This record gives sequence, structure tokens and C-alpha cells, in this order.
Amino acid sequence: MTSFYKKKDRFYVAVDCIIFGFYQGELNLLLLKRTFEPAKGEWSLMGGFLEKEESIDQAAKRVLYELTGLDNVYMDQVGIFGEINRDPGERVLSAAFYALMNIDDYDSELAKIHNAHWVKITELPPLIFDHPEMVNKALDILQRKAATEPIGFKLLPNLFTLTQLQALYEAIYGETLDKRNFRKRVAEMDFIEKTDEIDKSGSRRGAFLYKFNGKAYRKDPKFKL
Amino acid sequence: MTSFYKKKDRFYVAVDCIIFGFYQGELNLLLLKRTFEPAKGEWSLMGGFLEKEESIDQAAKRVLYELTGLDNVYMDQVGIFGEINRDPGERVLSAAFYALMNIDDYDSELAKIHNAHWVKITELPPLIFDHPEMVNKALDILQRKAATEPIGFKLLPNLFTLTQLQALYEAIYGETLDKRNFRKRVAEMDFIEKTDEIDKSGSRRGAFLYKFNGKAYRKDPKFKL
DNA sequence: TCAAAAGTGTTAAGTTTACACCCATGA
DNA sequence: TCATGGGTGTAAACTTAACACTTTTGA
Repeated sequence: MTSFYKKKDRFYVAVDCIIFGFYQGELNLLLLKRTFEPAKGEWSLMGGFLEKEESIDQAAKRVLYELTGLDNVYMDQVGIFGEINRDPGERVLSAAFYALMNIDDYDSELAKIHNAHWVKITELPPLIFDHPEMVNKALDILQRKAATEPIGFKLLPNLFTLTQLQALYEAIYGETLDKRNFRKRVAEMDFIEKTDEIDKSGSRRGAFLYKFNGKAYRKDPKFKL
Repeated sequence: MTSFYKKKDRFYVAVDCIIFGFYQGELNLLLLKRTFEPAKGEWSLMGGFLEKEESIDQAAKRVLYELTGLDNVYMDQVGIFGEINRDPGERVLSAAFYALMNIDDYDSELAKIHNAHWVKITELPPLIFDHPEMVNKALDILQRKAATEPIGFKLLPNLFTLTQLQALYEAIYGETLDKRNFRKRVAEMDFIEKTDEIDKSGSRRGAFLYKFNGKAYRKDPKFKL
């Protein structure tokens, strides 16, 4: 270390993850009912401390991996939360990240170990510290970003019906959408491709399954839903 | 300190400020030609270290105040930058903030002390570390946010002509706008109020000065430019 | 046979874009 | 008197929003 930095203060830095899933027509968050201090017994986001040998992004991925067993999950920054007393135990800064995952992929064994549960965002319990702020900011970012970038697909299986896709966007925006207008817009985006497979789980008649083609999207990246 | 935090690593945390001003029809940044280590002689954003007794937002305001002598400047978060070697001297995390100021308000004496200079964003010199990324991200946020929230006014004097306002938005978006369409949209926003004062500095004929009425905006907060 | 979800087009309303000339003034 | 920036309206193109019925199937 050069002498330049010697007198400066150093801080604990955490990452907290706002983990979104889509389930039963609603956005859900994967939350911990804490079995550990501080705030044992209360609800919180999944978090962890930044370590010396990792970047902040890596820390976020690691924390998510610890809880879900997944890597390659879409994550993006929400912001840094740095009020002095945000953690009443000790001063800790927190970098918040949101993650979008397909709820089918999650490992319920790992979740059990951490006492993690999917909770509808319309029915969130009280959360500790400034975690409610983090969630609100993440939701706001998700709503804006989902409208103009094809990130919603991260919340669905690879193959999905248009009814599912519409229900997802209705959940994200918190409003109902017109079926014909929605499908018209989907039809204009060639990278949302109809397959010849049919899903019979949602109706007797069955619905065609679609998939998102990222390569095709990148060729003509115009998205609006 | 409770024992819980004892084993965790602690980190130096800085704030860096992307300070926007509007001058001669262009967006400018207030940059330092560093007279101090590290990276003496190179260009950088204004920054400073987070201190124990201040929140991150407060640190950003303090750093801006040190350079400009101004408080009450609009600032918002850009993000946290946490790559391990982003500062080659020692590991330092940085929370980046952008600030929007009226360039007339700045204190050129203070600027001199810090060896700070307004530089057109179309003519930026190479910047140290990951400062270019910070600037790019700040610009992106500014462009998105300026379109739907009335923050552009922070870059102008309290009284401004419509020609100035249009030039500002052209600078933000990096494209020219149609004068009649622009003024039509302004006319629809009642909180952009025509005064009876006239500015003669920009033309022989003179142009009416307008002002932004924040209270009126909050009553009917619909903004689009 | 009927309940439940899938699928399909048209029209009106609203928004956005393109475009050109006269005005007022000081030098 | 003329060069310079200030100020003004309309029509076409495009986008968005509203709206209802038929199809398929398994129980």
C-alpha cells in the first residue's frame, strides 16, 4: 500500500440481491426468513459481504449462487445504499442487485437450507433495514427496462406461450394488457419465434410455444412491450 | 462492534462526481487536471474518500461542495464501481454520482485551486481509471431521465429563452430538434412559464424569458421533451 | 355439450413528424 | 437596409387504443 491511502477510513461492504421470479401469474421475490443474526426471525433479502479478492459484480453472483445454485443468472445493479445507520449493528454499505430467474430452475434444497421462500410482491412481509427501498428501486428499474429491452424472458422457461408472456408483462407493469394488441406487437418482433410445439398444460385446446432468439434480436434490436 | 462483523474485510470507498454544465451550446464536464497523486498530470473526475461520519450521498455533496462552493446542486447516483484493480494503487470502490449545475454559479477561484476545467463532452481528454465508463453511464442516465423528468432546467439559469432550452436538449440528446415541434410541446406544459422579461443578449430582437415552476409541475407532473 | 383458454382484424383517436415564412431589432 | 435570431400553424404519416367473436378440446 502506498502511503497515500493510509489515513482513509475503510468500510464493510455487502451485496443484497432482489431475486425476481414469475409464478402463478405474479412476480415473486425470493426472501429469507432469517435464522441468523442480526435481525434473526425477520424477513430480508439474500445478502453477503464483499470479499477482498472479488469484484462487486462477482460478489453479487456468488451470493446468488450460494442461495440458488445457479450461475448465468441475469443480474444488474440497483444502487449503493450508504446511510450511516442503515444496519443498526455496524456501519455496512450495501450494493443492491436485482436478479431475474426462471423459478423452475431454483434448487428447493438449497432454499430450504437458507430458509428462503418465494413471496408475491403484492404480499411482501415487512423487510429489515432499507431492504424495502431496495425492492422499490429494483421494481422501478425492472419496469422501465422490461419495456424496452428483452429481459422479461429471463423470468420464463425457454419455451413459453403467449398467454404466459402476456401474464408476465401484466405482472411487471401491474396492469392488464389487451390480448390482440399484445400479440400484434409480439408478431412484429421476429426474434420471438413460434415453435411447432404445443403446451397443453394451460388449456384443453393447447397453445403454441414460443422462444426468444437472442441472436436474431441482436441483429435488429428493437424491442417494445 | 458485535462479534458478527469481526472477520469481514473492509474497503476504501470513494465518490466520484460527473459534473455537467451547459455552455456555448454544448454539454461540458468539470474535470480536474490532477496536481496530486495518484495519476498526477492526468485528467480525472472530482472525487474524494467516504468518511466515517457521513452517508454516501453526503460524501458526494461534500466533494461537489469542495470543488464548486455550491450546495443544493441536483445529484443522483450513477452506480458503484468495484472492479478489483480499477484503481491501480490500492483497492478502492467508487460510488459515482452525476451533478447538474448552472455553469454561471460556479466559483472560478475554487476551480483554479483544484485545477478544474470545463471540457466539452464532445472533446473529452483521456480520463484515468474507469472514469470513462462512469461518464458514459452518467450520460446514458441523463439522456433517459431528461426526456421524462424536468431535470434539464438545473443546467440553465432560472430564466432562460426557448432557444436556450432547445439548444440544451439538443446537446443532451446529441441531435437537432424541430423548433416548432419543440415549442408546441413546451407550450403544453403549463409549468414552463413565460415571464414578461426579455433577453436581448442572444439577438437584436430579444426573446422572452421563461421559468420552470416546480410547484406547478408537482401538481400535474407530466413532462416530455 | 359445455366450460375454458387460444386465436384472430378493423377502425377511430391520438401522437408525431415534416415543413417555410414573417417579425423585430441594432448595427 | 439587411443580417440575425424570434416566433408561428397545418396536414400527412404513423402509432396506439378500443373492441367481440370463433375455435379447439377434454371432461
